[in-house]
Amino acid sequence: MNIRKIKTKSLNEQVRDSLYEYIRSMDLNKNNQLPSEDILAEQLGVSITTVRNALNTLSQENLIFRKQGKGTFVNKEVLAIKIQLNSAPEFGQLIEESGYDSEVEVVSHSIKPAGEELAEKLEISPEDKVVRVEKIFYADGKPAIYCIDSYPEKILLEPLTDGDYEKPVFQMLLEKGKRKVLRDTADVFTSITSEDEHLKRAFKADRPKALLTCHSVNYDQDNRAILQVQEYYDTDLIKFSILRKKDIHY
Amino acid sequence: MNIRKIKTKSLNEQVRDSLYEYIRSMDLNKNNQLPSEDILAEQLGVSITTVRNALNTLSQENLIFRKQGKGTFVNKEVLAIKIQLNSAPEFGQLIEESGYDSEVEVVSHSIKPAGEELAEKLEISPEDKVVRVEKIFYADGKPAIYCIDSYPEKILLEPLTDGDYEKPVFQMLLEKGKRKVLRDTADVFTSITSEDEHLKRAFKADRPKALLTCHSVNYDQDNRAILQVQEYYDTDLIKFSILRKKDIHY
DNA sequence: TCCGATTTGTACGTATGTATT
DNA sequence: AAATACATACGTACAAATCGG
Repeated sequence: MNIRKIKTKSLNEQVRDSLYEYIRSMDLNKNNQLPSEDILAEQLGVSITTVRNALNTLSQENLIFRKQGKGTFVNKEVLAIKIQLNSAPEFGQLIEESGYDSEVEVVSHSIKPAGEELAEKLEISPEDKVVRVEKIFYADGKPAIYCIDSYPEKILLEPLTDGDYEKPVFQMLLEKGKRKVLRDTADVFTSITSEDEHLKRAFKADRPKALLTCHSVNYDQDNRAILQVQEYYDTDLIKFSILRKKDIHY
Repeated sequence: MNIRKIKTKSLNEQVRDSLYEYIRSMDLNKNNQLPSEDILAEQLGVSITTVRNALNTLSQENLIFRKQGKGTFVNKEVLAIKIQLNSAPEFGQLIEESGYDSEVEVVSHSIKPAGEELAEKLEISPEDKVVRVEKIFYADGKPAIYCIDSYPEKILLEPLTDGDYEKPVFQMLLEKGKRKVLRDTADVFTSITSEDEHLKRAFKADRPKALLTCHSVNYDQDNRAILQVQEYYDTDLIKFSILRKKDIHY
C-alpha cells in the first residue's frame, strides 16, 4: 500500500517551478531583472493572469520584488538562505539541509494520561492517554535537536510497533492515524541547559548552553489539534533565518 | 511638515478590514464558518474576484482556512496570538503590545569606519563611516530588549541631533534619510549573558541568562541595504509566536 | 515639462473543474 | 444526482509609476 497518489501540478505551480529554474540560471550579479509579464506569458504559453499569480506568490515568499512601472527583480540575498524559521520541515531533513549527516536516538517512550495542560492543547480530556516520545537528533554525531512529541493514543487506528518510534512523527501519524499535519502554531523562546537536567544530559553540556525552544501545537487537514512538540535547537549547528516584513505604518 | 499623505485604501484592503471586523464580531465557539464567496461579494458590493483575493490573503496569513466544497473557516487559536516573530514592529510598540510600559535608554552612540564585515552587509566600503547606536528597551522597568543599530553615515541628508538617538531608527531614517525600511532578513539564534560582558550588564544578569538573538540586515523601498540591527530579547518578557506551514511532501 | 512607451497594480467578468453534502 | 462552495485559468479595461526623448 505504498503507491503514491498521482497529482498533476497546477499551471500556477508549473510556472513557479519554471521561474525557480530560470532564476537559478541567472547571473544575478550582472542582472537581477526578470522578463516582463507579457513576455513570460508568451514564452511559457500561459495567460498573463497565471503568470501574475505565480509572480505574486514568489513575491509573498520574498524571493522576488516587483516595482510598478519598472519590472520584477530577484532578491539576491534570499537565495542564500537555507533554513527558514517559518517553514517546519522534518528534523532529520532539516539537519541534512544544514549540511550534516543526521541520526536519531529514541531516548524514551511512554503512554500516560494527558493531564490538564496538555489535554487543553490537544482538545481531549485529561484522562485520555497520550503517547510521549523523547528523541535526540544528531548532526555529524553532535546533539543538535532534542524534542518531545505528545499525541493522543486514540488517534491511532493500528497499534504501534517498536520501529514506529524511530520514524518521523508526521509519517507515523499519517500511516497509523490517517492524519496529515499541515501547520502548527509555536511559542518561541529560549532555554538554558543549566536549569534542566534533561537538557543538560541531551546536549552533554558541561557549561550553560542556550537553546532555541519552540513549543508547538500541530493541526491536521481538518484543523484538529493532534500533536504537541517541544523542540530544543542548538543554534550553533542549526542556523535559522527569517524574512520579516516591517509593519510600520509610515 | 507632519501632514500625513492621503492614501485611499484599495478595495482589497477594505474588504480585508471588513472581514477582520466581522470575524471579531463572531462567536467562534459556536460557529467559525464565514459566509460563502457569493454572499460576501453581494453583501460587500464588490466582485467575487475581489472577495476571493482578500480571502486568499487572509488564508496566507493563516487567519482563516478554506476547504473546497465546504467553506471558509476562522482559525480560532490564531486570534489569540499577540506578537508574531515574522513581523517586525518597532521595539517600543512591541513592548506595549506585550502589555508593558516601555522606556528607552540610549547606552552609547558613535561614528566609526564600518570595517570589513559590516561593510559587506551594508554594501559600502570598509572605510565608509557608520553610525552605531546601542539601546536598551525596558518593559515595566525591566530590561527586555538590547539592540545595536548600525547604518552608513552618508545616507543622512541632515546632521543628527541628540534627540534623534532616542527615536525609533526607522522613523529617523525616514526623516533624515528619506528611506523607508520595508523588510529585513535575520539570522535567528541564541546568546548567553555569561559569555558577553555587554549583555551581562544590559540585562543585569547575576546568573547565566539565555537570550533570543536576531542579527538582521534591513532593506529599503529600493531594496538597498541600509541598516544592520543586532537584537537581543528576554523571552521571559517578550513572548513570540510563529505560524508554520509544514513543508512535508506526503 | 510633457508625452508616449513600458510595466506593474487593481478590479471585474466568465467558464469550467473538483470536493462536499 | 443535484446543489453548494471553493479552485483554476483565461481575458479585459483602466490606473499609476517609471523612464527616455
